[in-house]
Amino acid sequence: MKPFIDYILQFGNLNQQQTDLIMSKAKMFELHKDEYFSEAGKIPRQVGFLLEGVVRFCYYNNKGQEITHHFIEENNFVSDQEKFEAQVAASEYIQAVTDCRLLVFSKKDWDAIGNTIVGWDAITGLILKNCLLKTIERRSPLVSEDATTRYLSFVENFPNLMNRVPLSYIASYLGITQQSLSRIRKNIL
Amino acid sequence: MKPFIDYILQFGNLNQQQTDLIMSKAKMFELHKDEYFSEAGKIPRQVGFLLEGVVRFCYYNNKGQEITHHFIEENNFVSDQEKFEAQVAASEYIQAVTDCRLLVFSKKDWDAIGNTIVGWDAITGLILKNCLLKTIERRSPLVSEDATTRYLSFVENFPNLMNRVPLSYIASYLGITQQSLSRIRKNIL
DNA sequence: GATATCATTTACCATATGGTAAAAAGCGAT
DNA sequence: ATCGCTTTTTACCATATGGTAAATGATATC
Repeated sequence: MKPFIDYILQFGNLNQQQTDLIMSKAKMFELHKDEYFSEAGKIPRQVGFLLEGVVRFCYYNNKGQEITHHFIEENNFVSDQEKFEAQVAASEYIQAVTDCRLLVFSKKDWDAIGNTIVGWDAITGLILKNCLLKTIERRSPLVSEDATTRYLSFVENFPNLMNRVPLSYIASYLGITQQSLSRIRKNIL
Repeated sequence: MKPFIDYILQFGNLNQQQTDLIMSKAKMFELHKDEYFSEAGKIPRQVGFLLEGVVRFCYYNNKGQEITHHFIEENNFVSDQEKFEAQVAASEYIQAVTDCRLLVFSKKDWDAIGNTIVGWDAITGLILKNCLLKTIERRSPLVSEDATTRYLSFVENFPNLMNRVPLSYIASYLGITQQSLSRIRKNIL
C-alpha cells in the first residue's frame, strides 16, 4: 500500500483518516501475463494502481495491426481514466505484459472516495494531467525522428523495459516492424 | 467575447457576474503572421483564446529541423498551460500561422480569476485535460500509419487547415518531408 | 505590369524501412 | 537431454520516403 499512498501524496495533502479511507476501499488484484485489465468495446469497471509488473495499452489500426501505444511500469495508475469516469466503452485494450499485482478500485468505491474527501478530484485531476503530458512528451520523437533515434528515446524513457517487454511490442510502439528494430539493435552495438 | 464565454460554459456553469469578471480581465490582442505568441526558453506571460486565425506549436528536433507538432484553430485556447501555470521557461514556440486576433490574460489576471471564482480551476483543468486527450488521439496515427493514411487523418482532424497552412508545416506535423507530402497529395487526386 | 521572393511541384537517385521467409536462439514441459 | 513452441535474428528483394536540385507557380512589392 505504501508506494500507492506515497504516489498520491506527491500531488496533494491528505491526513491519516483520509488515507485510511482510501486504503479501505482498495482491493488487491492479480493479473497474469497476457490477461486483459480492460478491453476495447467494454466499459472499464475499475481503476488500478500497478504495484508489480508491466502493462501495455494497445489497439488495432487501419490495417488490423496490433499497435502498442503505451507502457506502464510499477507505481503508476493503470486506467483508461476518461472512459472509466464517464463509464463508456473503451477504445483500446489494457493488457498485462508480465504477471502483475495491482490495487484496484471499483467505480462505486472510487466515487465514494471522491464524495468524501474534499480535494480528491483535484488530486486525481492533477495526476491525470501529468500522465497525459508525459505521454505526449514521450511520443513526440516517435513522429519526428528516424527509427534509431526513436528507439534511443524509448530506452531513455523506459530504461527498465527493454528486457521485460517483447521486441514486437516495442517495435509497434515505435512505429516500425520488429525486423527493423532487431536490425537497429544490432547496429547500435 | 461571446465565442469565448460559450466555450467555457461547455465545461462548467458560471453566472453573469462571474462571466463579467472574466470578460473584464480579457484584453484584445493582435498577432501578425509569423509572430510568436511565446517562445522556447522564455516564460509564457499570458494565456490566449484564439478568436480568429491559426496558430502552431513548434520546436527544433535533434537534427535542427523545425517540427510543427500542433495546430490550433479558432475558438480554442492558445497556451503552454503547464509552463504558464508554473511560470517556467517553455520548451517550444507558439507562432501565428496567419494573422490572428486573440483574447489574452496576464498571469496576474488569470490568477485573480482563479482566486475569485470558485470552480474556475476545475473548469480550466477540464479544458486542459480535454485538449491533451484530443492531442494524443490526433497524434496516434502519426506513429502507426503510413504517410498517406497520416495525411488523410490530418485532413479529417483539421478539414479547414489544408489551405490555410503552408505545406511544409503540415509535412513536419506528419513526420515527412514536404516533397513526400506533395507527391502524396498528387497521388490522392 | 515587371520583378523579386517565397511556396510548391517535379525529377532523379540514394537509402531506410517493409514484407516474406527461413534460420537461429531462447524457454518450458516432458 | 529432447522436443515443441515462441521470440528474435538474418537474409533477400521491393518499395516508400529522404535528400539534393531545378522548374514551376503563387504572392507581394515597387
